[in-house]
Amino acid sequence: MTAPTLPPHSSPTAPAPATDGPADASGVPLGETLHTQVITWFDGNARDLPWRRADAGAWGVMVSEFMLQQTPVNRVLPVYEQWLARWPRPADLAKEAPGEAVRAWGRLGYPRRALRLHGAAVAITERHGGDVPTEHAQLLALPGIGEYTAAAVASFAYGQRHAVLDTNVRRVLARAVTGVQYPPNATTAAERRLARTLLPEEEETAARWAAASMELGALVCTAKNESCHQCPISGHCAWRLAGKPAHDGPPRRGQTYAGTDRQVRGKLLAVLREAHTPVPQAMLDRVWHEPVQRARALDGLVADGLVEPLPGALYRLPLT
DNA sequence: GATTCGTGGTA
DNA sequence: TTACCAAGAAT
Repeated sequence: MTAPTLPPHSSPTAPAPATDGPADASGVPLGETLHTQVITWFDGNARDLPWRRADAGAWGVMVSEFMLQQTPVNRVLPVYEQWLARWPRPADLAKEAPGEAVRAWGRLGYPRRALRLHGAAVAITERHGGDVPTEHAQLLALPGIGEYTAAAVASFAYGQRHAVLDTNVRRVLARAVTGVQYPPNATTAAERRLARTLLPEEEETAARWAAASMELGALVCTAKNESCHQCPISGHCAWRLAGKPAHDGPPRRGQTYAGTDRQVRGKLLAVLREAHTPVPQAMLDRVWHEPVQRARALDGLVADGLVEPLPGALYRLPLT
């Protein structure tokens, strides 16, 4: 049997709608084939993650999405459980000091997310009666929620039809449809167009497709050491059919860490997370030898609202 | 659009 | 060991 091919990425025009696109050998529209195969695979291979359970609720989905921004699932799991147990509703978190959110964030990294999640909980309590809003635009207006997270919450929590373009889905589409190993560094208009084009018409199917294509990227179509032998769409993956050509163009920016302000900020905040009384500057001075960078990092934390300076050269996590 | 923002696991 | 990577957002 001949493997059906997806529309070439070099096509100057937008791909045809999913239900009206090219057909495979059996005459089934290709988009539907793709959806069916990936969703069927998902039915048998989806991980049992707590935020996917029926009782997670929109708040659980939202908390998980904040934590999963740039942080692996395995590291999120224990912290997620603690957060939901301690703050089962947005209003529970909203009445806490923001510093408590930062402390409970632990070592997930990018602690501004904790501050933004707290801010989002406050906004939800004040503006939405304590319920995570259902509209994409309302979600987008909350602190810490961007294009991806708004679509993810609306899709996963409320079953709506949105193009959910995270790094996993972008990689799956780059390979399966466009025929390249990696997507561009930043999300492009062409990627959004493609994702919208491939979105199933039916709302429930679209939401299922979003979760399934993301899971495929996370478990099978991984950045390195992809497992094409267990991929449900390997038979019509443009990248694989092209012989899996290596990524050309500029290497994707490595993120050096040692010696950066980020590392210093991390060390400073680690001290403050552990302390339950205001910390003297002298104690913070011990985390980094270079005074100029140390001061810059501390100032940055204060400017970001992650640290509250007190009279007498004392510092703590923010109470307000 | 390019940068900045943590942390830890893996090859 | 260095380099890359992990469900992005804000500026």
